[in-house]
Amino acid sequence: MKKYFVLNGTILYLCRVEQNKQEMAGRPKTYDEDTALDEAVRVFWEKGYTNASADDLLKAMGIGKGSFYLAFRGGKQELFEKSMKRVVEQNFTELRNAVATCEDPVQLIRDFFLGLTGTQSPIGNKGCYFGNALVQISESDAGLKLLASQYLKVLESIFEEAMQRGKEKGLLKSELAPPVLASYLINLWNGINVTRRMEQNSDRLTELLKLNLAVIE
Amino acid sequence: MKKYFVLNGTILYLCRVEQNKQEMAGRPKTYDEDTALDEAVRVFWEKGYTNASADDLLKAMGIGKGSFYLAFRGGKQELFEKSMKRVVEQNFTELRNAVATCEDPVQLIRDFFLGLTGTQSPIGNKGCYFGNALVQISESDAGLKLLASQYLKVLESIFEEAMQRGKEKGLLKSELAPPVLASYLINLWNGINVTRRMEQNSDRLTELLKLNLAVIE
DNA sequence: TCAATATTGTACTATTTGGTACAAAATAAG
DNA sequence: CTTATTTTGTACCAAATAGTACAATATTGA
Repeated sequence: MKKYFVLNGTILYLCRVEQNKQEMAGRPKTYDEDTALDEAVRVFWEKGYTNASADDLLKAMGIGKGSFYLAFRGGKQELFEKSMKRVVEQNFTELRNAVATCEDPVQLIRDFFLGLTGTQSPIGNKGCYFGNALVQISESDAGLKLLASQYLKVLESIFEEAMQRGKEKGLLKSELAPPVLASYLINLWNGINVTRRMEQNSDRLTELLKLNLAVIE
Repeated sequence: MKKYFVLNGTILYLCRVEQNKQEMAGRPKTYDEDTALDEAVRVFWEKGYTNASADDLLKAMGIGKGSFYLAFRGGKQELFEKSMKRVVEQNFTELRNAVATCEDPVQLIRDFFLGLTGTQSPIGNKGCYFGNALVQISESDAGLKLLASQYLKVLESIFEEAMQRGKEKGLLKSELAPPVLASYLINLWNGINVTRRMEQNSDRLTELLKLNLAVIE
């Protein structure tokens, strides 16, 4: 089964198409691609795209150069491309399902934001994987930046869906249209992920979030 | 004459203390330090901290290694430190004076934000010098990141001053305290500088800004 | 067992990088 | 002119970096 978004005419697959791991001849891989990808994500997220060297990545992934350049001929760029896809799969899909099925999608979004300031937040001080990419990656990697912005727009579309459902259910006072609210929310997302790096005080961050979330009361 | 902010017990000088360029013995410099610094700012802003190599910087500054490491013993880090100071001097000081003296400081801030979306904006797509630094610089350069966040707080304090004056002059409907509004505005600043990299449509950006600026109506 | 195939590890290379050392050059003061 | 001082340009260096080549290895299927 395929799951995907169509966004601006581009198809963005969110869930891996199940590959029947057909038994094939040849030496078997010693590593699991998804597990290795998760490690790469961790390194990229912690160090940033540019600061993460091929060496850092290979060590974390636990594979050698031979395996790496076989699996990712495009090197670091291709790895990052796949790592972004992985982050979307692991983080957005779940959120999107929740938005589509929960009782109160507006409250879900509120909790999504308010959960950021807690110390146990999985995102921590690392910021948004895609927002970081937009700021860290050089202009010469325009393709990667474009992908990152497309994925951010996927998040925006999830916000929009939540607002749409919230409106249908009468859970939103705001007169503003869902796309406008979604644009407000993605900007809040982008902002808070930078602001939290300058403002350590989590009470003040929470205050700031509550003030912003007043628009979706 | 000195100009400085005191922020969290740290003194941040904004204007260079006039140095009586006393004639001293020795071969004279072939370059102007501030001009070279401006070129370094340009490179850092365009390429990002990590992507800017010493070579890129030296070429842009028009000086050789000998001169560079004499003037900036700390290498790239020290150069960036001084470049941040320069950006503050050139951008914040003027804004702060305007806030302190203009008729309508609230309108000034509105224009400050709305001016961002125009194609002729000096900032363009490069984002905020300090926000970029917070996202681009690795954890191992904690000192630089701290400085960047302090400078962002200077901007926040300018917003606060504007709100304070606006309130005194009866130009603000909002009941919110100036520090709260300032925190809202610095987060908007951080957000919009990322969002504009994913949202090219300047009309939508303007809409987004206007919606956000409603809080200081 | 053997052929075909896919993966791995290592050795190697070329380039970039950040930085040092130091002699030559240009100035002021005596 | 000489000395002290400061800046400059170049040559050099060691480490990091990205990437290639290829033989060895481990598997499937005939």
